[in-house]
Amino acid sequence: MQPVFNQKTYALCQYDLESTLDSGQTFRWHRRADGWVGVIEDHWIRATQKENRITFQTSHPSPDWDRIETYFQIKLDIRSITSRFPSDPHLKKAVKRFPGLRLLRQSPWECLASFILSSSKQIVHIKQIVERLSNTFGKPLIVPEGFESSHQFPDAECLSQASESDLRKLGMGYRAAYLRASAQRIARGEIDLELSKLSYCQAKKSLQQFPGVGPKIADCVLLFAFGFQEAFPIDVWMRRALRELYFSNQHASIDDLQKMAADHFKPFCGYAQQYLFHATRSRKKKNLS
DNA sequence: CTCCAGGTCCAGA
DNA sequence: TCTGGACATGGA
Repeated sequence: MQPVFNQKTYALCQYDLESTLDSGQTFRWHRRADGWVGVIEDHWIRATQKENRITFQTSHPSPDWDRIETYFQIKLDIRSITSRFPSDPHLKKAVKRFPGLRLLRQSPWECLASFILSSSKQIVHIKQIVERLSNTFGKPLIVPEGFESSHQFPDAECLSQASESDLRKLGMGYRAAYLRASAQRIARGEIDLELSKLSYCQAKKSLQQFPGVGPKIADCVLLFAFGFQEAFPIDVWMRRALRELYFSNQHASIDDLQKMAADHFKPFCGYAQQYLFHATRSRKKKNLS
């Protein structure tokens, strides 16, 4: 039986699908044919962009278009944010280069679990591990003919029952214990992910209760799943970039960087971080090739 | 072979 | 409070 196939097209100003899906905030999208294929909760999705028109296709029998619009932040006018960035040559350059870069609004558990797996790993590896994890433990999704099979990201209940050695077989190394323990904390109801009504500080404290979650991963989840604009994740790339661009390569602790960013980039630190991160990483990629 | 990757945790000063 | 090393794995 041929799966039902639904689609919607949006005309959007300044939306760069490629940069958005390939800027290290999500690990579930893959370049396929002339577009991108990925999963949002229980929806298999293909997204294609032609100039300012983006089309989403899904094999889900009754698609939740609201969820899809929220995930992609369709209704956000990005200029309302970039126009309020500080006057800053580095940030301006990044915005000019990637004017349609967006932040997504991902599912909290998938985002948390993925970033627990991200520590000290390259993005390409994280993608591989997340894919293996989904294929091994997630529910299979309906996929149109001609596309490879696809699975939902496994929920916390499911992963809490996986053994550490089964998780390690997927190549996640020492992160297996963190993932399993974090899944158990949720499955037992010890920590929950209803953070949207908390303040940034409260939400961050709550997230850092999960094993394997420190300030950086907490900020990633706060930004990529909840949209807290106070969040400014500082990884090795951002640390180098901030020291070089704003501290003339002088010694500065993570805390110094964090304080500078909070003050300098407010009120949209989160978005500023994403532009700087993507621009820095793209520059490096270009130099390598 | 060596180095490094969207870090966190723990021990020792 | 601050810093160094351990922790796994795979690609460059």
